[in-house]
Amino acid sequence: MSVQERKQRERVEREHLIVATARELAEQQGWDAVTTRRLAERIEYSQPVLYSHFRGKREIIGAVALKGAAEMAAALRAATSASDGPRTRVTALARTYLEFAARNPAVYDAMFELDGGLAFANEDTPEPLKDAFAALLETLGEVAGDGVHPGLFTEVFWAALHGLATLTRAGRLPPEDTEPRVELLVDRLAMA
Amino acid sequence: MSVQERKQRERVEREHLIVATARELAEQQGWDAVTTRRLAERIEYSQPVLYSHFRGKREIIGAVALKGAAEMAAALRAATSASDGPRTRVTALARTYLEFAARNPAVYDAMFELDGGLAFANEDTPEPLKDAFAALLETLGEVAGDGVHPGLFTEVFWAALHGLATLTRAGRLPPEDTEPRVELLVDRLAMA
DNA sequence: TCGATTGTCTAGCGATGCTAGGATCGAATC
DNA sequence: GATTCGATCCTAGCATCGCTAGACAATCGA
Repeated sequence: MSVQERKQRERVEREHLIVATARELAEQQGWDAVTTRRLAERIEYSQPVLYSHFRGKREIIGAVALKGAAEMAAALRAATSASDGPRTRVTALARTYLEFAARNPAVYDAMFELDGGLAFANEDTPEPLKDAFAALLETLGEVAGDGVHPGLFTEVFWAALHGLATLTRAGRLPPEDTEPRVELLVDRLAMA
Repeated sequence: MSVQERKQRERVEREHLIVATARELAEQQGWDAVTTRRLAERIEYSQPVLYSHFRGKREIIGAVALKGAAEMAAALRAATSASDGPRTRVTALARTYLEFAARNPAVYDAMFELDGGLAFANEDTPEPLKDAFAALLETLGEVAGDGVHPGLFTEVFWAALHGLATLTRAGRLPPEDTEPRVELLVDRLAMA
């Protein structure tokens, strides 16, 4: 059995290598540069090996997205748990979210801009994605205000953050004014 | 001169045909289906003709985006000018924006999701884009609130709308609750 | 009427995602 | 220890993509 276990382990390691390499390449040169050939070359295997792990490029993007979602959830929780008071937590959450998007643009793209073949907003949604939303909900639910459904409030706040993140990164919004935008958003939306 | 004028006119017409056909094809089957071959076939010319009008596919996307921006600006102004009172105008603006995005997904993608090679947030920004932002500013500037820069407020409100539009269309947000989301957004952000 | 210019098309290049089919290597059996 | 057999991996290739060179034809000016 031990031989098979070793093989199994190596397969898992190689899969992680593929995902990590795809992410690295995407962050360095953009997702357009992540071709199956280049990716195969970097992991020092041939192209078809990729297809023994993933159905195709989409699934690789999806795997990067899931990893990113887990990291983002952790980052958000770390930031909020280090803050006192609902209002402070929300500000920390917003800043952390935008910083994550700015520092990991390729991962953020995999999560929200590209098609990673993932399900959303239904029961088939993978756990890391639901958990990332849960991380938002934990902090934002506190400041939804009376009579406002916490989930709905979280959706709206999240959408605003997402809009700021994408428009800024795409050059649609000048990046200098990020901080006052966050302050305005928190001031107006959060009831605390 | 008249012959040259006719030719010039025909060229302009063909250029419009290219842009309209690209848009139509994109709305019908998505931008992935808009290949230079298919597009050429639909306009009943060969591929290279496209390149005598545009540098490449990017510029075609950009042309669709500019047309879309002009239409959106017109739709927003039509909606707001039919409303009385700042608050009502903002609600109408938000609904119209989201409806435009939902009804013209390919055009919205061309404007904000895809790379159309357009400049943003600087002096090289094409007129239709600046005008679309101006249309937002006209209505939103009224409800920025005391001491808040109207441009900054517009950016934040716009980002929120953009986030709602993209997340909803990508299946990240269930579409049923769009209306309460808009109400919440306007309630909290607009000072009127 | 003839040469030049303009316009269009055919054909092809390199690169993409993905796959079929053969080679190779290791594990299990006699 | 030799041999079979199955899993694993790679070479080679397909269809399609955006884009372009060069041939060809139509039109214009002289």
